[in-house]
Amino acid sequence: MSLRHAVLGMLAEGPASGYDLLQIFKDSLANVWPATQSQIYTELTKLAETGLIEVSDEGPRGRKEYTLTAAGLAEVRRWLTETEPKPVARNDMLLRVFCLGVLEHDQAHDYLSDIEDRMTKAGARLTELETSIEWDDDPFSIYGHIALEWGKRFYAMNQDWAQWALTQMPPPKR
Amino acid sequence: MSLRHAVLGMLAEGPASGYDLLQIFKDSLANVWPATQSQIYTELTKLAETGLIEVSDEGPRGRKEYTLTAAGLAEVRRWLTETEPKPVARNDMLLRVFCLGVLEHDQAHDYLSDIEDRMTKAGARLTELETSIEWDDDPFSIYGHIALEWGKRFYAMNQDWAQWALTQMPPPKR
DNA sequence: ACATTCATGTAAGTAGTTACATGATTCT
DNA sequence: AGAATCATGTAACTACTTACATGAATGT
Repeated sequence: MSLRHAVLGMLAEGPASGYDLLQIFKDSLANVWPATQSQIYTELTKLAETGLIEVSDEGPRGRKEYTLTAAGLAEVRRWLTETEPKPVARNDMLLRVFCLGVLEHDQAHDYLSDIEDRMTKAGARLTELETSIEWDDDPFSIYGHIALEWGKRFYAMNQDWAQWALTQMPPPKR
Repeated sequence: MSLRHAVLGMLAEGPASGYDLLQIFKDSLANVWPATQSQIYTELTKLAETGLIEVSDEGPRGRKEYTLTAAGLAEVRRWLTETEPKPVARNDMLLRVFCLGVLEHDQAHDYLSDIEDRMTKAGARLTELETSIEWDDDPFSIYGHIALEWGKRFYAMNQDWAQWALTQMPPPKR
């Protein structure tokens, strides 16, 4: 149940409305912890009920700005220091690799070559994103940058691997 | 809904029972597509109802061996060639990196240093696994090996990144 | 005889997705 | 006046997890 902690963690940066959080989840967290609008608003209501956050301001159009309470901050810290990160799992792309044996040689080749292409592009997109952001020297900026670097390395690794994988494919039948 | 395809994909390698599949998911697919016993049996029943697989043999202790039907094989191929792999998402470890600003410098340092350690160990475990398996030259073995190589590279990348991240941390307060 | 492994199934709960529904404010 | 953006909420569904429940066959 890490959406709860994702929301709390973002509110630790400062007060925000559901709509504000939605933008954060769309921009910074899209590749880290995807969340839908419906999920975010539901979670905010629940968090407010349990007292981990509270409505600190109300604006136009029914806007509600939430602030982390002391209990909420303590919970973020507890989560970070006393619980272990769940290992990444569910890799659709890799699952498919396991099944490539059912395809014709050429189709399997296309699949891997497509992956390589996709990863190259995804890496380039991140590099672009990196240059478009003015990086500050506050912690959120620094850790955000560290996370982005992970993405760049991840895509580079995938790209190299896909290229290598093509050289490892079984020879065409017949 | 890729569990469906994971099951179909594994049955494409040959007939298997729910119990057999459970072992495969525990051994080979644990880091690619985790699935519980309850999920697998439920999915097998549904797949049999829709005619993508069928019971091809019954053994002792109520064992039911399932075989992919022609429709099932076609579905695996369609999935592999006509649908796109979903990009990897939900990275608990990275989500936490975004939140490290709420911790004391030393605690954040410990977190990253823990990650480095964990990744080193995970990589070593995979290398061990690799040597413990007798690799064949059939497609499943080859593609399985390609997938395992991904894991090795993934952990190596994470390890390097965590090491680098430690050098990028904001200086300790005061 | 007892433990382990093989073998399946269901129920209840949590998390996540998609779709629906509404309306105020701001900008051009 | 109309479009875009801001802003929230709910309902129905799908996917996944945890726990419960049972029992046959095999190995020691």
